[in-house]
Amino acid sequence: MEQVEVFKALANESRLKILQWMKEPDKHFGDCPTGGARGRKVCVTEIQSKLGLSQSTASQYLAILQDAGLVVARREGQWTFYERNEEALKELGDFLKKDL
Amino acid sequence: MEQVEVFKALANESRLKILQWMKEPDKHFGDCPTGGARGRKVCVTEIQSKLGLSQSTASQYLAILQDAGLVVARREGQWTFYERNEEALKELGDFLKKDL
DNA sequence: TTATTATATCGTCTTTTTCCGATATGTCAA
DNA sequence: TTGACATATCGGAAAAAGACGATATAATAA
Repeated sequence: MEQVEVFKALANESRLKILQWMKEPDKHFGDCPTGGARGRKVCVTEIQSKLGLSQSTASQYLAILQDAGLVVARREGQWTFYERNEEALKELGDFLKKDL
Repeated sequence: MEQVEVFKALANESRLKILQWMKEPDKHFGDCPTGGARGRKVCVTEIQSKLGLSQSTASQYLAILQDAGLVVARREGQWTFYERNEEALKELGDFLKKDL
């Protein structure tokens, strides 16, 4: 992924918030819709609800974050859970330090 | 400066290049137009020429980087020299590591 | 099978960004 | 003071991003 695409994904208040919320899902979201332990995964509806934007926009924003490599998606039954890709975030930090 | 504004400034290929060139001006630009030692400063015309975009666009991009706090400007005779604000770049790295 | 819930995608409209040429301002040299 | 550079700003056209509702697809539950 080109670094500029990563920055484009981050150049939006809502998408920054999503990434920050995903850092500590228990702190920002209620019970996991599956009932089980949440881990760090969050589903689209949870994000949509907290964002206060439409379902389609939430879904698109998550797709943008995914295309940038910043999150990964995993289908689990009727839900798609997203979680942060810590590796990509670390790489961004490295790019910042070394190349920028 | 809000972090999202910094990311917006970085969400552009040309502006990323400018910051990267400014890291080592001697490597990317010719002699300093003042004749003296360059340090890390670069003037608008040098950037415009290397970017291959219009003078107005180069000037605007530098203003955007400046508004984001990523570079500082210093007038020197008929030239405006820009250079990186390493402190701001360090702060961005800190934000990335701590808050994102 | 049908209904319900979750998510993705499509088409559209609005807003922002990109990038330009023209022009204004600032500085120096003749 | 006029001319030549260097830079900044203005106004606009084109492209991209933001955001929505409608609809399509997927999975589950009745």
